[in-house]
Formats: sequence, C-alpha cells, structure tokens
Amino acid sequence: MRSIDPSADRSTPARIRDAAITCFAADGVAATSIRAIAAEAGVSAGLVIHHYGSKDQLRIACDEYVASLIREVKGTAMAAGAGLDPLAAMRSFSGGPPLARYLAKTLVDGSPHVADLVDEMVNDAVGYIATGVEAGLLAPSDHPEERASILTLWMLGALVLHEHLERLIGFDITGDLSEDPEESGRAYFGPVAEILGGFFTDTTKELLGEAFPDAPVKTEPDTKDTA
Amino acid sequence: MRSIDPSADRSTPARIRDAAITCFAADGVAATSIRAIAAEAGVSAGLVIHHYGSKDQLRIACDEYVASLIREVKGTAMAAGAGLDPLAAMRSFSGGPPLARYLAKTLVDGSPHVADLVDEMVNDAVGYIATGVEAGLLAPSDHPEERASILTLWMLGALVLHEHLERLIGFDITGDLSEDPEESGRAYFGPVAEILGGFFTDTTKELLGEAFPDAPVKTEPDTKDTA
DNA sequence: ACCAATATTGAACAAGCGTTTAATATATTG
DNA sequence: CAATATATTAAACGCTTGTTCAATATTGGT
Repeated sequence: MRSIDPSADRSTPARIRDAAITCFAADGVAATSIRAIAAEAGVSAGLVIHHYGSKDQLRIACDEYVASLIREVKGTAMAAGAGLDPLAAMRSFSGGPPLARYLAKTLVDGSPHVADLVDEMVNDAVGYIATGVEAGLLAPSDHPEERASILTLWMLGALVLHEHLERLIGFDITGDLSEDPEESGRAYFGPVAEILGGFFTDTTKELLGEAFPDAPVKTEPDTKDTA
Repeated sequence: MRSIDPSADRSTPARIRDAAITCFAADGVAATSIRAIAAEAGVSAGLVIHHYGSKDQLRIACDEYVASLIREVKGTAMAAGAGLDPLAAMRSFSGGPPLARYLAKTLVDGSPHVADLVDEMVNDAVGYIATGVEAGLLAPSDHPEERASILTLWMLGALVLHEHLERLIGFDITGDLSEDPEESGRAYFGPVAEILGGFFTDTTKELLGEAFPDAPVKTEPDTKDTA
C-alpha cells in the first residue's frame, strides 16, 4: 500500500525526526519537550539539538518531512481514485509516523509549511472536482475555488475535531480504515454522502437564492491559478 | 443585540476571568502564562491564584462561563431564526469576550465542558433540522443524529481552521458580521448553501448507493434496513 | 596506527513557569 | 474604634524548559 519505505532511513537524525513527529502527533508541539522526544528516540536531549539546532528547526523539519510524505502517498492514492477525500491518502499510510494525527495537531498553530500543504490540497480538490463536473458526476459551480476550499476545510476540520467525531458517532477518522473498508467508516461517510447529495430541498434553495441573490465573486487571495 | 450585560459584572474575579478568556482566545491555553493574564487584568499573578486556586481551575471557570454565555446568547438568536449555523449566535455577541476565538482554540484540547457544549449544539441541530424536515425545507435522513453531528462538526471545524479559511477565501468566520450582513460572509455562505443544495449529481448518487449499500443515500424513496 | 571530524552524553545554565508565602493594604463588622 | 477577615502585592521557591558546554566515545580517511 506504500510506495516508499521509511524503514530504509534509520539514521539517528531520521529516528529523532520520527520520534518528534510521534510526540507532536500525540501531545501537540507546545506540550512536547525536547527531553520527551529524546527519550522516545532513545538518545540524549543534547543530541537532538546537535542534529537540528533548536526545537523550532526540528518542528520545521517535521513539517517538511510530513508534507513530503503526504505528497508522495497522494500520488499513489490518486491512481486508486480517492479524489475528494484529502485524508484518504494518509489513512492508507500505516506503519510510518502518524501523519493524520500530526496534521490534526499542527493544522491549528499556523505553520507556513502546513498552510502550503492545505493550499495544495485545495488545488488538488479544484482539479478533482473539475474532472467530476466534466464527467457529469458533480454539480457545476460559479465559484469552484471557494467550493473546493470549503469542502477541503470541512474534511480537515473533521480531522482536527476527530475526538468529538469519535465521541459523537464512534468513528476514528485518524485510523487506518483499509483493514475494514466496508464497515468502519460507514457511520461517517454514509451521512457525508447523504449531505453532499442534497441537504436543502428545492423550496429552501429558492429561499436561499433570495437571501444570497448574487453569487460571491471575490478573487482577492493568492494561492490559486487553476484552470 | 445582546440580552445580557457583562459590563455590569466588573468585580476583580470577573475581570481576571475575562482577561484569561481574551488571552486563551488569542494564544491558546498552554501558551498563556498566569503572569500574562494578570498583566491583562491589571493585577498581580498571585491574585489570580488567590481567586481561582490554579491555572487549571481558572481554565475550567472560563470554560463554564463561555458555555453559559453561549447558551444565553443562543436563546436570543434562536428567535431570530438562525438555526443551522451554531456560530451565528456568538458572532452577534460583540463587545464581550471573544467567544468564537476562544472556542476555536479550546475545541481541540479536550475539555469536558467544551465537549458538553458541542453535544448541546449537536442536539440543537438535531431539533432544528427535524423542524426543517417537517416543514419540507430539508431532506429527511435515516440517520439524523449522525447527519446533525457531521454538519455541526463541519461548521465548528471551519471555525477552528478560521486562519486557513481567511487565507483561502478572505472571510474571517470569527468576526462579527452583523455590521455588514450582505457582503462579508458571502464568499463563505454562498458556496456553503450551494454545496448543501446538492454537490453530487444523480449519477453519483447511484454510484454511491452501490458503494455504500446500507448507507442512507436518498436516490429513491426505497428505505432499506440498516445493519 | 594516527589524526581529525563527527557522534553522543551528562551536567550545567538562564529563563520562564505555576505556585507558595509573608507582609501590607483595604474593607467589614461588632 | 478595634478586631477580624479579605484583597492584594512583591518576592521567593521548586520545577521544567530550551539550550550550551566540556568531555568522551566513535567513526572515517590516509
């Protein structure tokens, strides 16, 4: 299921980096100490600084490595046809560092590398959705970028709030669901498909059409140059 | 726009509590020191402890107070008809502590009081949606609780990821949009309404019906039993 | 085998943290 | 007014943090 083999890179810096990702994913960046990372990697605290300079630089290295892993796995999952769900790729990535939980913790504390990753996911979604629209599978939109942004952020928001999601409907969105694909995610993906299939009735749409008479054309931000 | 008047409660504990909410909302609970809260409130650090015992108890007091504020404001906003959006209530609450940003920071670090608040929002949404279904405005569902949970978490997820949302489509979901109701939220609520109006086409719904046979995808009034 | 470079450690450091304590100001009350 | 309780402060304590440093082990090239 994976095209890359992280176990081939077992150098000490790599072990420290993976230990940091594991700790950050479990407790968050701020609540993780360098000594905890060192203990997880089986080295001393000084060695962590020796290899990465500072906690901040280590965190940046983790961001970049996680982003590169997700980009790699994304390519293999795209062939499998999992287009709309930006988490499908990393969920199938078992055995390596916990990518989904790392993202769940770091999406909220404003790293530019994570922001770049989100922008890429949005751009990917724009492309996937455009393909789906051309194929007649998805409804067209006057504002495809905004629609793709909102859908992507909803999916990532469910990841960030995975504890609430699990408490409410008993589904762990950060887990690997490739082992039980027919059962584990049904309580989530079923209603998701239902909502996206049409939550409002035609009556409501008419009312909404009056409430939002003209569509929102707001081409102010960057990060978008899709066709 | 507000039915309560927090400025009437200007005792020292209340000032400290509001200062803590402001700091927590700005930087998060872990990154906020007691000394920073004391400075914001214009008192000494020891006084914060004297009135609240510990940082943890102060945080609990903030959780409970924010929850009570949201519950109060919710009642007034329900009359205004803003049912589906669980954030509509607190956005109209300007002048007091930053409720939306406080929630955005605390939704992710597992407070039981915040979890209770989320559960209440989901229950509210279940009621609102049921009313909308009976009125013919919303599509019925075989799993109304799951659907309401997912919709609520999507809205709260967009709140938690408000920095990404603002970067992507230029809309600050934590701000007060009652001042410019016709313009400010259009880039967000327009596409949201569009998505909820129907993102999948009928062709996709049939395909989804095969992928999730037991899932509640409403392509035809054929209601199957669930496992 | 030797030397230089690197890897690694454990101790130490300064800063910041939450909290405690003793002292002082202020208010309350009989 | 005196006595007591509360409010408030500044300083200090113990702890953890990220980081530095000197010393030691280990490696690699010639």
